[in-house]
Amino acid sequence: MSGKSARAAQSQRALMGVRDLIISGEIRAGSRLSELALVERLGISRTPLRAALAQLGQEGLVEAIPSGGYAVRSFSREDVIDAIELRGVLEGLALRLAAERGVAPARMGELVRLLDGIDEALRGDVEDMDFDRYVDLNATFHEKLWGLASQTIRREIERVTSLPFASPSAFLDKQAGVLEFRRSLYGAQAQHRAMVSAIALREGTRAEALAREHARLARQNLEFVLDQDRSLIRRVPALSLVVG
Amino acid sequence: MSGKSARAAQSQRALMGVRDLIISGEIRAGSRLSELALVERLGISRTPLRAALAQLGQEGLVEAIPSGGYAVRSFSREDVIDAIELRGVLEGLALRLAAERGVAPARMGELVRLLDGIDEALRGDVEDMDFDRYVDLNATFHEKLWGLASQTIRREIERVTSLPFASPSAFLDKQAGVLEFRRSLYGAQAQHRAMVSAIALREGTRAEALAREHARLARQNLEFVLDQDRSLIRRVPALSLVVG
DNA sequence: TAAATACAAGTTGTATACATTTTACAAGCC
DNA sequence: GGCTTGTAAAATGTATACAACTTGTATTTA
Repeated sequence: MSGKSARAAQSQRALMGVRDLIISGEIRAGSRLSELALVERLGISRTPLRAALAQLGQEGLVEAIPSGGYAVRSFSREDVIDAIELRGVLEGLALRLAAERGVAPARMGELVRLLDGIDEALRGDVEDMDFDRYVDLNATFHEKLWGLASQTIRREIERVTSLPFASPSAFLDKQAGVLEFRRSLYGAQAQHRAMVSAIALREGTRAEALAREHARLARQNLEFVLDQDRSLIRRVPALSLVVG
Repeated sequence: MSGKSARAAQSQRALMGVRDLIISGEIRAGSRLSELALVERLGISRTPLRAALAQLGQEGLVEAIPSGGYAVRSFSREDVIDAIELRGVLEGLALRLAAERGVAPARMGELVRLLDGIDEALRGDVEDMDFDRYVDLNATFHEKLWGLASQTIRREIERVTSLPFASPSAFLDKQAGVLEFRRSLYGAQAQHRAMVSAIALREGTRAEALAREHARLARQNLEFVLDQDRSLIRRVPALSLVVG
């Protein structure tokens, strides 16, 4: 990609490959991961594969079996809700500390510009809106926003967000028509504006509360989907690991 | 130990060995970790060593160098404070969710019994008190307390706590005489009681606030030590990685 | 003299061979 | 008939050999 050398190319391939196999549902939750089978399937050797499995274990997508090896982790409803709450708390902390310590005007301007771009992408009819551009800009905005925090906190946010269902964008799919995403999107935009404003005014406590509320909305959406019948749930690949 | 088989013995040895070398200060912050040197020093092969380095990278104790390999991470004052704050919000979340969902009386009783044991260990004169027993019971209490949360949250708490300076116990050393630990210990005990009480009464918000305050105390202690001259700082091995 | 380049040594990433453990299956025993 | 035990196969953990890249140094050239 950017500055990343092609040094650890195989490890990256292994990581993405296994993650895709799990999220897409090709390997079911709870089933054991055979190293030899994965090696054959991904066309790499065992060493980088094992590195990838170890990292996925740290991320929480797979779990180590006491007797050896790994299995795809399955998530209960409680696990899923906790991951969302976790994200809210972490993002809240990131914003509170950023607000307390202050943020350079240049970075604030960057955030506002991104929000303007998102508004622009959302403009127009539902059918005509630039959905892909929205998703892209939204992701960039979040990166920059949590990027205001220190490395220590950013790392945790990224880790939690790597769980497939922890990110709200996992439920935004125009084609699949999952959720009434229009209202959800506008609501999220309003919250984004409020968060940036709170940081600019250096109101740390308010910024933190807003971030939590932001996650709360995501939690409600998630619980709504989980309460539906399986046909709706199946439209969200991120939920293939959730049992019950 | 308990049910853990000796299957991954070398990996465990590598993990503990490297961690000790870093925390003890034998390998300085910022310096590069040579795999061959570590292999020779620890008497293992490169494969389990690399697994250990990867995990330490996830924990945040070492960081990957873009051109390859790892270096011991150095922590700024901000990093250290953020880790404490992080611990506070994570533990707060754990307690809030536990209080909201309720905890079985048996587990609550277990916690109270541990607190009684800690009180007993603290009884008597400063010189006579059973310091080791206090440290042991205190660790068990914290394990049980955060154990009330789901696996997802517990994992994060354990990860953050693994940073050498993130745990308050890193600053409790009777021999070294770091901090006026007596007052600190009694204060922590009072907070522990209040947290357990809040959970029992199912007051989630209060439990969360108490956990945060608990971490706040740790942050104050930490900042106090950091503001002292190097001679005091050197008495706390956990701070060998902190620059400035 | 300073900069650039080529070369060499050292280091990491990858692949694979080996050893130990787990596990499944079948035969034997109570 | 059910349980235990022994053996074989399979899978994981470990060690090491190999290859590619990085980096420091020395030599050459402008």
